[in-house]
Amino acid sequence: MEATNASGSIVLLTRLARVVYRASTEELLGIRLKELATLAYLRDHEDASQQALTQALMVDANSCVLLLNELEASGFAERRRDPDDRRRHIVALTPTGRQALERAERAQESIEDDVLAALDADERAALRTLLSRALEAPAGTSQP
Amino acid sequence: MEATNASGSIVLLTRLARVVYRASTEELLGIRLKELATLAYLRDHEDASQQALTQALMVDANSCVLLLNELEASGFAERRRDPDDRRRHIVALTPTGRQALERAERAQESIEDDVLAALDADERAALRTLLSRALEAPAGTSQP
DNA sequence: CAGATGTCAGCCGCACTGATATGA
DNA sequence: CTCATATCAGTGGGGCTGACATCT
Repeated sequence: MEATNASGSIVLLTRLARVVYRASTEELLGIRLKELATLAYLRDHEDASQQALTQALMVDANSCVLLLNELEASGFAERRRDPDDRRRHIVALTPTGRQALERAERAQESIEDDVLAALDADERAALRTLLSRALEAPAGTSQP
Repeated sequence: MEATNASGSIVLLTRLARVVYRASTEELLGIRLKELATLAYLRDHEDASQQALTQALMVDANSCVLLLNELEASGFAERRRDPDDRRRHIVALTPTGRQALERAERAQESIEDDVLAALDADERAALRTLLSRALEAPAGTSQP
């Protein structure tokens, strides 16, 4: 039952992402994983435009529109015109959305315990830090 | 350009996986990312059945069949009946497939340098180790 | 006018489900 | 007959592209 994973980080990351995706059902989270990622981003960036969302979450503009339509219909997020630039929409988390987010994040912790069962607390913290730092670099902005 | 990523590892992992997926084009790798993951697994487990593949790569049986059809058509992999259990197919990497894998992995390293630009060599090694260890645990086999 | 932002329509790869065939 | 393995057909959600509207 060994593995000798001679693969690169990219392949490993992809595989683990699939494990995570399968474990993160809407039934457990209350919302979809994409919605969770979106709401979490909105909490951390209250004044996000839709373009900022598409870049941060790595979804295309179309998917972002559909996603926000659902979130708005569920009452979890709101679109407001930016008074400084009326082309933009400022997307904001609603109180209801914050509740849904908090509920989903509790379920998420449980899923994380399961998926990362092989890692202890320190290792999970290290993993989280590495992932977070890797994401801070625009990653693709190498050649401007 | 800060972030204050208060999200959990699952969300971060998902986001980074999307970055990786977007960067890993067939144009750069020569093959698709899924094919790369499959060929890499076959190199490490020569006697893999299709069921083992579906579990390891986290794809459903149907997708696995389609994927192997393509790989076989490209001459990168072969299906052979298991003489001990003729229901099974033993999937094996061909020499041509090994070449394609090596080429893809060189491209993959370049992509990795780009995506993980914010991490130094030690941190990348640490990330790789953590991902590999997390994957070794069946992750879902908690309740047998 | 050009450029940016968001929206919509269409295509296509892909994951999931259910049914079928073969063999243990 | 049962169970396992692999395959195929049908369905649905998601990503990507191109066209369009609005605003700077």
